[in-house]
Amino acid sequence: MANKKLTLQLDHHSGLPIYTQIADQIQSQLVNKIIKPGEQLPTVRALAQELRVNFNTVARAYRILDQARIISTQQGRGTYIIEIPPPEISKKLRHASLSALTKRFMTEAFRLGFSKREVSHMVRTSLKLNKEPN
Amino acid sequence: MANKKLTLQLDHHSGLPIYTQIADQIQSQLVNKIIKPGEQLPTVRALAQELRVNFNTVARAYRILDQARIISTQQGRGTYIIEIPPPEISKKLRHASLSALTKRFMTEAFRLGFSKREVSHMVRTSLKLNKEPN
DNA sequence: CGACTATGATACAATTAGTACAATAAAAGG
DNA sequence: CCTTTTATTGTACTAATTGTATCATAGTCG
Repeated sequence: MANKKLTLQLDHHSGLPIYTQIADQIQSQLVNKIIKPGEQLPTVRALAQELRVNFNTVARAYRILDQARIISTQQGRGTYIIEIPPPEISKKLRHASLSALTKRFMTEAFRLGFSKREVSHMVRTSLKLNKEPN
Repeated sequence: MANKKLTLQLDHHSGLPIYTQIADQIQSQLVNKIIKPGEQLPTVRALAQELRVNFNTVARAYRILDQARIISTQQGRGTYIIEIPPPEISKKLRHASLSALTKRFMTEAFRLGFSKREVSHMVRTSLKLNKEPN
């Protein structure tokens, strides 16, 4: 039942803690509508086994999302995406999602040896060339 | 696994600080492909014990390599050789690689419905908060 | 001496893992 | 049906392993 597989990609030497990566990616998949409100997430143990990490690490990620009111963890029952994300949560979630995406981008850029200047310059250039609305 | 022993040769009377010798030799072993990107280095304590030095000395060597973007040290997790192929890629390739990375980032951001303004603002904020050198 | 540097000792913080427990649901027995 | 038992699920607490920060010590060189 409804255990969409939630394919997460962990990078064990990316500098970001595993629990952060899990939380970020679940959040991102929600914003991306890959998972939807009301859906049940895998149990801490199931996801942990799939990702080959300790289930407490998954639990920690879930706790973060729970505190952010994105999911609801219920002892003995499971973990579910919050049904109706309140508007202020949505706003927060939106912001957090962009923040996480940006952080990943920068971590990767720095990992490739680029400097802040270079990143900043490239972003400006790229934004200028882009045809998106402001 | 993969705790290749990292046989380093220290000379306590060479005039060169221990931490310099450690850092230099690790770097040299990387250049000589004795150790490879992605690999985990011994923990500061393990290497310290092997070399009969204080683990702070190893930590200092690691910090130097970390700042030089050769390794990535992660509190609570360990120390890893940076993944990148850090050879002197040509300027053009370098530029292209950052460009591609940036484009992917923006495509994703726009797909999630963020505006140029939002992206720009988040990038600035994120750059400001980041501890990277310029 | 006095300042500087390398190294060591100690306490701390972050991440992950281990173990026992509590809440809920499902199954079994009557 | 109702109660009891069992399985499943998240929680709490603790321990182990890692790097970090701070200060002390010892040597070196002016």
